[in-house]
Amino acid sequence: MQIETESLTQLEAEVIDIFVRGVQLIGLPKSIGEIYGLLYISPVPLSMNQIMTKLNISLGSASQGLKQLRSFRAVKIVYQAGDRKDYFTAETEFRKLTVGFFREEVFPHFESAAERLQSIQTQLDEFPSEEREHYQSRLKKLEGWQKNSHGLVEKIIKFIKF
Amino acid sequence: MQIETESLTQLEAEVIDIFVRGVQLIGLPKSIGEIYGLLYISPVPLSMNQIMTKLNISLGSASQGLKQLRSFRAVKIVYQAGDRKDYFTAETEFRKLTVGFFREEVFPHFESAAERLQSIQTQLDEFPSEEREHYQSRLKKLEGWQKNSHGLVEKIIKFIKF
DNA sequence: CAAATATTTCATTTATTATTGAAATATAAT
DNA sequence: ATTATATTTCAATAATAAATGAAATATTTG
Repeated sequence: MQIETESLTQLEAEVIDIFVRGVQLIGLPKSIGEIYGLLYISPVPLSMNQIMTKLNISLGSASQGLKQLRSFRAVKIVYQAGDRKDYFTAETEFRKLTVGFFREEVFPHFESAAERLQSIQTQLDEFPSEEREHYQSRLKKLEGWQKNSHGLVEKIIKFIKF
Repeated sequence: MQIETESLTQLEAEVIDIFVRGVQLIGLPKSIGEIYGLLYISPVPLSMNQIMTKLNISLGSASQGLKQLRSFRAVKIVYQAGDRKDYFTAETEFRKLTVGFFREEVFPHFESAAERLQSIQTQLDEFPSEEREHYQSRLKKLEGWQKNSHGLVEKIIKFIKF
């Protein structure tokens, strides 16, 4: 039986708190921030079991949280020789993190919007000309927005990459 | 008694749906998207009562939603001569919207983070040198992130402004 | 200044989202 | 192949956030 630090040090707790606030700002669950924060500050890779124990979260949360974090490459698995457990470590490169997040969480939402707008435009014929002109101009503007934000996100990614 | 369109046209419903998805992406409640979407597509300013009726939402939602939307200048009040009700209209300039949003919803969160990091650093003395070095380097990196993202948001705002 | 109307606030309810934990699945050791 | 261990999945529960609506407040009109 191994002697382990089972609860968080003050330092760990405070760092984790920063990440929890951070992920909540971008709309991700607290547990994601906890797991990432713990791995971020940890000098060594941690197993899922250690993560559960230290953070006092359930198996399911740990597993799902790690899965999501891996999905945008915020954590990596490190294979530890002579141990069948997976060990996890945080990706600490800011640019890799943010790029992964944009690719997985933000971009997909842009895809459909353009088509949807197109399809709405077909309904315009039904309106008398004055109304139609108003609607047309608003929809055009909206199309512009959609293109702008898509372009902006691409620029951001380029900027982050360097 | 005035005859009013009480339910949404298909066009309105579809435009609103786009905005609902949009605001949900940035973590705002659905009702915010509904109200904004309705005002965005409406050719004329609408009263709170009209908004409630058309969207079938409560007084409280309408009032609070409009309040929040005004807080980042996404809607404006238009005074209608000879009518004591307030009438609302959407700010359709993309740049004004996004700048308002960043200023009200994003920036405030950056403020505290730096101080918090500072205060954490004071705890480092307690650790033996090897550990301390690791923690120190991670905290430094985190400080870098914080500055980077702050800078990035400022760049984004500049870009949007033109 | 009273009555009528409009708006805000906020405690309660409702809806949504995150977390749990037990069962199913996968993987590794004997 | 059997047992032991690790991980994933997912239905149920708990926690959180949003929406409601009645009461309080503010504003306008006669």
